[in-house]
Amino acid sequence: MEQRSAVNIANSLEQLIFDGTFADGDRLDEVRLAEQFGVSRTPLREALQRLESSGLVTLIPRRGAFVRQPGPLELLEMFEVMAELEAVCARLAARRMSDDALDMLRLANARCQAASDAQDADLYYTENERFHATIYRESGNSFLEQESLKLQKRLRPFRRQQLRLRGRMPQSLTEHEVIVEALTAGDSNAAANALRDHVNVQGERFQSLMAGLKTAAS
Amino acid sequence: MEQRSAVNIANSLEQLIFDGTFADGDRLDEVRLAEQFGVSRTPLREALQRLESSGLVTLIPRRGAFVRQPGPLELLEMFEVMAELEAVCARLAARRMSDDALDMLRLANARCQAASDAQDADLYYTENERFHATIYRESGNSFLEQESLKLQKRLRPFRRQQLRLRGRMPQSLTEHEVIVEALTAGDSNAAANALRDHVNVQGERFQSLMAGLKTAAS
DNA sequence: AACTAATATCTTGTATACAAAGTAATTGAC
DNA sequence: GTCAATTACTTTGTATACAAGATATTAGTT
Repeated sequence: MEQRSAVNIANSLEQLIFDGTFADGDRLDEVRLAEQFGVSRTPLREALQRLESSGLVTLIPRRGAFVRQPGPLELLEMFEVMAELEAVCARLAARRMSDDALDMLRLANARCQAASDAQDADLYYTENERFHATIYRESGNSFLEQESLKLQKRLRPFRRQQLRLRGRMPQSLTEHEVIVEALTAGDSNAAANALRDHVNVQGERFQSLMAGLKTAAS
Repeated sequence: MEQRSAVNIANSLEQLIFDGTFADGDRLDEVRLAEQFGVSRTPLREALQRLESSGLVTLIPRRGAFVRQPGPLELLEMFEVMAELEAVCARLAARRMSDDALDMLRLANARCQAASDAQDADLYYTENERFHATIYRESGNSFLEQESLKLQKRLRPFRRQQLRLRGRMPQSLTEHEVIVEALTAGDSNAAANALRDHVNVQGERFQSLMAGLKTAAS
């Protein structure tokens, strides 16, 4: 375990925000949370500061900490950036990737296939993340890798639900194969486009979901 | 002024790290800095936490805070990501940019021209940043805009010195014009490539600078 | 003289205490 | 009865106090 409880608390709070225990706009009471975690206000405040800089919480001076879930517009923007970031990873990876790494990627995709065959959405989700993370890594740029992982993590709660839409897993798999082919051929433009489209599908699905909600609400 | 001194202190420390007052690896003593800023350790620690999450400082548990300047490799990686991020901005802006915004961009470039004519590297630097920031904004994706601005800010101290290399300002200007043309034509691929190359020049210059240092040291 | 072990000192991490700003409630006037 | 103002009560921001881990120093042994 960590030695500084602030990091632990920050991670725990992050999880609680992700899984919806704390909804958007909720105020995070320092004293309540402090006794809930069994610590004093000092480490808890440090945790809140951390969450603020990762964008999960807004700190209003003299007012408190408030959960800040991105709205539909911001989410669309984040999905767009994710798609472009991954396209960049693919573009770089197409030129830099080794044969061994390509084998690893094929293995990751085989695991996705197995999860899809088993109709296991959770497993597919995990293996799919590994597939993508492999491409981040093979961009050969660890700064880019870290940034991609950060955004992937941030979008995780919103991606998760979409995989359960029927027909998405097989479709995702065929898209993966196109990506692997482009990377194998070393065709950076094709790889970038394939990966961008692949990720953009999620953004579009999300968009139509939002549009549906809007229509329903009006 | 801000109400929470932690943010002020964080900004001040950031500046001190940027301008080289604190070098890479320096330990930031909490009590010393606290009395230097005239506050207690509590807000200062919060400032250090902020700096850690923006990557300027490493916090080693029970050991302290250490200035963390990116090494040559990491800087190259960051330059590469900056180039790709800006390329994405250009690609999106090419499709989304309004005529008014194009005029603003031309104006920004005219100011760069004026600074170049006056041989004013500092002014050129400022106007150049505005030119680039305009493209970020015109990507129409404010999340992307913010991320680009963040990285731009982080690379600022390393870019600054390079503009003083002779011949760089005129070259930069002609590159700007290619970018403006591509954006005017709405050619997203051309705009992306032009901006990527434009930023990559700095990365390459930096690389040769590093290589020179390495050779000199051996 | 060099290495190890024990102790002393320093520094970080956490809790508590206090002060100022903000919010809610109660009282008073119209 | 409603609105405003003053007062009481939270809650945040900061300082100080304390505890535990890390570093430095000194003493002892080989």
